[in-house]
Amino acid sequence: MHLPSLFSQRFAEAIAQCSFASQLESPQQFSDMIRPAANPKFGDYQANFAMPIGKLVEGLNPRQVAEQVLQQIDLNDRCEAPEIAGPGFINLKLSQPFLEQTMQQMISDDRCLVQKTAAPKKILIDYSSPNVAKPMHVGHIRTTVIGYCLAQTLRFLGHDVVTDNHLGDWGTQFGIIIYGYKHFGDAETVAQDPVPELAKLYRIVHHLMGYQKAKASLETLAAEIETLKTQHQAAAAEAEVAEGKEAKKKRKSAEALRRKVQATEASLQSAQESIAATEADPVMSQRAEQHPDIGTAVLMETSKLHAGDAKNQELWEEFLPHCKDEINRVYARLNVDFDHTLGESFYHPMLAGLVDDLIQQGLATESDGAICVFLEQFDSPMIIRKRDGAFLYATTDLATLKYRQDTFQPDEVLYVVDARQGEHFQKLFVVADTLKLTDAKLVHVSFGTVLGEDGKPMKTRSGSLIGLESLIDDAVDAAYQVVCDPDRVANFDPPMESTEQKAIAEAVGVGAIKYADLSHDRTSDYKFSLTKMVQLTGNTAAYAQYSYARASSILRVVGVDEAEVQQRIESNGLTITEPAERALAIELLRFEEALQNVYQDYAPNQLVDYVYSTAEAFAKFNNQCHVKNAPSQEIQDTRLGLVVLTGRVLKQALTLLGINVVPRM
RNA sequence: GCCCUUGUAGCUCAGCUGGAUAGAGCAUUCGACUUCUAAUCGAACGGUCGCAGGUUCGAAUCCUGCCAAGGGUGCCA
Repeated sequence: MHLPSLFSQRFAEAIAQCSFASQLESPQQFSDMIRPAANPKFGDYQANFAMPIGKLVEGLNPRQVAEQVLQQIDLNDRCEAPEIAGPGFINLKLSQPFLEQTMQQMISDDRCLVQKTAAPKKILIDYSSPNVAKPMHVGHIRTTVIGYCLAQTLRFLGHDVVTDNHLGDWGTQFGIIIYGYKHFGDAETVAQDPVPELAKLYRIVHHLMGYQKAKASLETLAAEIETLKTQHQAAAAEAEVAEGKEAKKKRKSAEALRRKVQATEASLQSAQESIAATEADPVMSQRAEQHPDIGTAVLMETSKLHAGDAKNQELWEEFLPHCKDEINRVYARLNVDFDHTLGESFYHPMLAGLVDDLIQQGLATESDGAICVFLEQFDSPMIIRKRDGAFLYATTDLATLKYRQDTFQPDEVLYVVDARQGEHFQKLFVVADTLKLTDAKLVHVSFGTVLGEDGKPMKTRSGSLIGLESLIDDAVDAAYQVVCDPDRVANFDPPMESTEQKAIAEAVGVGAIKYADLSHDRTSDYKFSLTKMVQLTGNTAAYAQYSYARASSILRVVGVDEAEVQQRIESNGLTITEPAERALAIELLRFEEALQNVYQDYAPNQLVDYVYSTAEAFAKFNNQCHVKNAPSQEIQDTRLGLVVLTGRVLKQALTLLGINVVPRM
């Protein structure tokens, strides 16, 4: 049930009856201006259209507009008499009978009164898309968690959702593993325990590449620092003598140069540290000596694979399933899945043909040896084939879009990808449009960076990205410490076994990471704080999960089950008496509103906000309305009904967020 | 240089696309437990919404210009 649109329809009809109706170009724009009340004292919803109409229509002030509309409308079946307030707000308060009847309907509906859309769309969602064969890291959280939540939510709203994990299964990382296998690997060990062994080989080669790169960069970095320092001194001197606005500008560019010097010095230092670390390790140091050209050698292995080299192809086919096992383990832990997993390798055979087509159509041209698509709107072209003949991710993305159009005919394609790739997607969408690759609405559902507590992108002390699995382990450990505090656990009857405790810690720990991520507006960066997110007070996963557990617990204590409560409400209805009951009931009716808001902006934080305010309304209800010792059977049944519905709504909402609930905690 | 994003309470963040007195959580202070789980509830404290203009009945939200932080910017993804 979407209450605002319920009112919008009536207001649209009423506005059409008014004397000024013919002067409104798009009346729906006005009738849609229904919002939840800014303040409970104004009622439950407010209509804000009278002010803009009053401005538009000659000879009528907003209050007169509101009066005219109210004369044409009948809302008696839904709310109390509407009131005009302030400059022309129309305040609406849901009526008690309407609330009671609707709650009665709600308990018989397993979708919590969330209607399936009458116009389902085919929506393809591309999310997660990690590079396999590399450990997943903190950077994969957002796309995975946001993408899964959107998929679940849109599907629940009745849309035809197809999810696809566009794996990076064809890139340099396989060159790395193949090189590692050929030089440091052992067939038997790999066969026995492939996943950790391949990860180890990846780390060794990656490390050596880093070392060689660092060594090669020493001289250029030192030279660069000198140049920058000279430039900085010159700029500073110029700033010294310049005047007025010019001086400010010069100072600014001098400051920029100074920072650049600092940054370059920092990279030099980290290069030196990485070299020192390698050379301190006798095994690594020896390997480094024996593989001086490892960087180009790895690229060779990669291009041999792409060119169809039999041995490398065979190794790729052998390794890929193990790499998939590895990421699937993480997905299982995160409770995330996909309909399709069509990686880059799947599209590889289509790339050459695609590029040739574009050249023939005159859309792509050669420039500096590379094949480019030049676009009016952008300074730099989209490069689809490198000088050396290799293809790029832009090429794959075009091929992927074409395939998706041919295979799924989507109405919308959502790319849940990092904001830094914004320009790439802008270009991709323009090219797709000029090529008429698809008529789907293409959306880059972009998101910000996960920062450490220092406000900088999250890294370990050695500068590498933090592994996703260890992050989950830490969260679960932290959750265990708080949730399974012996003093608390001792109070449960029947006693809580260690398996149950571990299950709770897992749900709360994983939930904490997801909830913290989804609670932020996706476009902004956020600071990742494990201590805060596992905390059990305030706006956290645990608070929401705890609310659900409380709801279950009340039913247990009163000694009824859901079916029993549902049956009582179906035959006797409800009788709402307390303000806290009313507030909770209205909150429960807003579920669909929250879900529509998620879809409108692809914004999961709208659902998190809803979960929190529902849990909050439930906590107040718990505080003020005792169920077991309710003053009468009628009131107890009503409260039991609210408890059942709260449990269902919270469970459903958390499920859509990808968060599990537990019956007690 | 050009382009994009961000700037809201001591800290972490919302703010439903222009509406009423800008809201939460954390932190601090005070109050409520013979409890259907106090992992809770109530109250207080806390703001030049980066700055300056503009648009109008009305701006944190829209437009312009500054300031600050971050990111992107032809052969990585």
